[in-house]
Amino acid sequence: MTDAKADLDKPYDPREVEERWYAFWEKEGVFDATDDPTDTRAPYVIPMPPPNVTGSLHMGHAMMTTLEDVLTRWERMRGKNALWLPGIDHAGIATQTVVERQLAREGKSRHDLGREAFVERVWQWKAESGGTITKQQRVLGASPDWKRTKFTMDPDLSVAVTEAFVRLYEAGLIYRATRLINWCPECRTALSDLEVENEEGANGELFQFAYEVDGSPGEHLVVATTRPETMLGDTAVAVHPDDERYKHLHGKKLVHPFVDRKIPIVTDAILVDPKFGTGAVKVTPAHDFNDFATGKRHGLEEINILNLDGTLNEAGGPFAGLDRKRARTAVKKALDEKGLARGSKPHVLTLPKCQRSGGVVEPMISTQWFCAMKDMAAEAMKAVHDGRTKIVPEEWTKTYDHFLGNIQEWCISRQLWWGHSIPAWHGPNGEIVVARKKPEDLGPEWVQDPDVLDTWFSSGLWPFSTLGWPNETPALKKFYPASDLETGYDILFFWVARMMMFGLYFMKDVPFRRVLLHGMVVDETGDKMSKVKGNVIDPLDLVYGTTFSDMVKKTLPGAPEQEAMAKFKKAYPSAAAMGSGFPAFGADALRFTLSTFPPSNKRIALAPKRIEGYRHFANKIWNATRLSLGHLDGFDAAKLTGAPPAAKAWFNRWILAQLGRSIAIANAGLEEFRIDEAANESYRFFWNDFCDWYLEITKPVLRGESGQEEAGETRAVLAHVLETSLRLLHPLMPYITEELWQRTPRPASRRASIAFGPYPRPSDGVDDADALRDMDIFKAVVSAARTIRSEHEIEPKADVPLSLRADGAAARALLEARLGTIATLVKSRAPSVEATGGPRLAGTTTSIVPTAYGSIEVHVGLKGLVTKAKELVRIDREVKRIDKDLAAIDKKMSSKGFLERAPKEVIDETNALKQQLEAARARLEESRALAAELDEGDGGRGEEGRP
RNA sequence: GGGCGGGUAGCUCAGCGGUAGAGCGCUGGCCUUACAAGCCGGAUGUCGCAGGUUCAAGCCCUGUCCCGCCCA
Repeated sequence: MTDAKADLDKPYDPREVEERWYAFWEKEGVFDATDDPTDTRAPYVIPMPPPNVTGSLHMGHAMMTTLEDVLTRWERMRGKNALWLPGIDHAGIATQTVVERQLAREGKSRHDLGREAFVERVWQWKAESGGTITKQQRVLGASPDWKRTKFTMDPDLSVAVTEAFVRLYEAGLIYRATRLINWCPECRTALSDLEVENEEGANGELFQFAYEVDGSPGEHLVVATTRPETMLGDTAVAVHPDDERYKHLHGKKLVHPFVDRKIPIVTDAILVDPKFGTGAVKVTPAHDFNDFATGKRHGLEEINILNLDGTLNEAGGPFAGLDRKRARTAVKKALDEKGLARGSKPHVLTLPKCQRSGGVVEPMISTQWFCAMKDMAAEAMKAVHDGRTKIVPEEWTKTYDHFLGNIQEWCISRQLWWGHSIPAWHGPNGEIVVARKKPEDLGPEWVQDPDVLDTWFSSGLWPFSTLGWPNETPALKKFYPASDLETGYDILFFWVARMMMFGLYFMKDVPFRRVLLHGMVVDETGDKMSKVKGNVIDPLDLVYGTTFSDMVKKTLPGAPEQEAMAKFKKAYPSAAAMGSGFPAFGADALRFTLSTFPPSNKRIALAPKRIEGYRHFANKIWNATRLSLGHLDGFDAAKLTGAPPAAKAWFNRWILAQLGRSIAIANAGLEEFRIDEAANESYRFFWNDFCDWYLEITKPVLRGESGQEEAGETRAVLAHVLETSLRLLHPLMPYITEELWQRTPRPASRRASIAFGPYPRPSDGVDDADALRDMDIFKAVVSAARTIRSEHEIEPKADVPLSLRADGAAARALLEARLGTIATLVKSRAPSVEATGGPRLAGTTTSIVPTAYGSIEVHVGLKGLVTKAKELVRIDREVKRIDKDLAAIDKKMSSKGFLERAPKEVIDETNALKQQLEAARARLEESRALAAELDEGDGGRGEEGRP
């Protein structure tokens, strides 16, 4: 350790430091978990939510990566066999779309290539540009066991998917059925309920038209609809059975104006709200969920009018071939021409949209594969209720229950080419065989089902398929169930619930002990980040820095820069004040920032200014370490054992006590997924306790001003506290702590990287409540004196007379012991400690510090340093403040019942406080008189000015 | 329509039964050889509104108004 300080640049540069350590960690095997059955360490497992193969890192990923890495590093340092299992999701629709778009640029479609070649092409794309996220996660310092990275389309995972499908089929839980499903005409595939997003508040119109009553020309029944084109599939009109207006029509039929069909009038009390519209409802069983149910009740015909691409099919009669939008216009026009249109009015409706393409989803009758969920859902609910899995924060349990309690059958087939094939073969006569592979006795006329499975089907198997299931591997034995599953609350249904169901079904045990849910990262004003809003921030731009000009080109490509800039700055007011761009905040600062929000916040508003603050913190750590290492130059690390060094000096006792307390708080926070509490306490400890007080107090000590013995003790304590602090911060800020720790004296037992730990335990400090209490008193006295200095605008370099007075001998002894330090921090050449009650000389101002030992009076001689007017202003302000507090106390004490019913300690506290305040007030009043003499003998600040 | 959050200092957020906190911003003073990305001070809140429970209420209960999200 030869002059380590000289190696450290004065300002901290995250770019320079952060690029240095990742390869080191990988080389040292820091991230590796072992499935060796003889390893006795307790495992800690988090399956990483696999990001989409098409994705690139966004703030949500950064959040997830940070929180999971903090937990993993912490548990690893605590000595667990930590496995953070990384992976990538094949993301069926998204990936297929990406590659199709690529083909389109070459003027081709996937059909030109054919299925096999297309899938080949997707694999090729994946090899070239898939999974960029994993590289970006490395930048953030993520420490998963990369060697175990899984891709949901890997052959072994495909085996798991097939196995799961076959077992569920054999159990009768997967079946094929013809149902009304959600169809996305743009993606040309079926969707599950969850993949449909209902967009509320869309502006549409309610269009009315008339059907002519069969057999009575000129008589009409008027219906209303927001989707006029669906009338081509109408097979009934329903009215409320009790609606007097239509009673005469019961049992009659209507004439369809465009196709050769008679439509029955049915009565239905469930579908029809007589007060809405005309009270007559057109029924289109093949294209509306409510109508479908109505059709079943009345045995109505289901007529599909749509092709898979959303154009009208031959059932659309004269409108066949038109797309939905054109058909709508055309139908309205045609109705108008026939004199059947009855006008329209604006109407706010909810539009079902495809989560992926954003296209309007059409309910359509279709034959698909379904998975029965009810029983599995009940099991999954039970597992949370009986505590086998704990959801954190607990409030989400209700949402989880509500979803599982109302769960619908899951449509699992998708009409895509990219995904897991369905292990079913269709025979020439409509027979179906489901098997792990095509049975040999099936001839070539048997063809495999062309559909693939919903991506979430494979994701649902993730906690065990990644460990080798269905094989009984050592990894599966060791790492299932996982400890924690950490993710954004937005995929509680999509993913978490499904893993719970599948885990319980296939593994007969919950997939994880805890579900940890974090909120959504939004912009500084609370809006969701989105391309249209131009408020997306790329986490790497925060890490590496960027100009706003460059950044805005990415967020709103194609838009005029000014406009994009305006949007961006509106979304991030604190960035707008930062000039022309972000500096490189570094991964550590970004991680720390994300760690300081309670994960339970539903919305996590990212303020760039806050990240800047934590970059400053990194700089603080850097410089405090520089200073410390300077003090420790030549220090013999062999003196360090890891245990807190014996300490006699009050400041050493205090910092060790405070260290222990802070460590306890940090661990408690990490324990219960309150990473913010761990982060805030570590920050507070390092900056406010260690830097602001300890390092300042020990400067003269380490210069040897109080003897070699105390200097030696202090160096040992400093070394211990520094090394421990770095370990305390490591899970949150892995890079800077590694960089500095490598230069810090440390016990011989430590391993090659700080990442191996151990994580600090409270016993790395010392349980010493007296030391903490006494420090509070010391700080209060110093602050009181400093405040007087500052308020009177005393020259910073000027020396002031200082007298500390206390009643008790204990208080005086405490002050005596610290007098040298007080002298330095307050800048008082020869302070004194005295009993209270002595005469107070002219030109003195006083502050009263209430303490556990009784009040301590802090007298600062001001004669010649300050004016009478200023002192009187100060006294007035103080008195006012005290009077306010006294009034509150009086009110409390005079309120009926307080003395009888409040606990004794509360009453005692209140009494003591009241006495102290009254004493302080009396002192201030005295000072008023003394202040009268302040202006006399101007300039002279000799002995006569001292108290 | 049902459910879940949130409304605390100018801003972003802690606190959830005993005299209102942090960071940033604001402000006064310091380039004190670790750090000006810093140091020492200071100001700032009828804790959304209205009731209630309690000796005592941002904190518990009821109602109410806004904002957000989820489900139907």
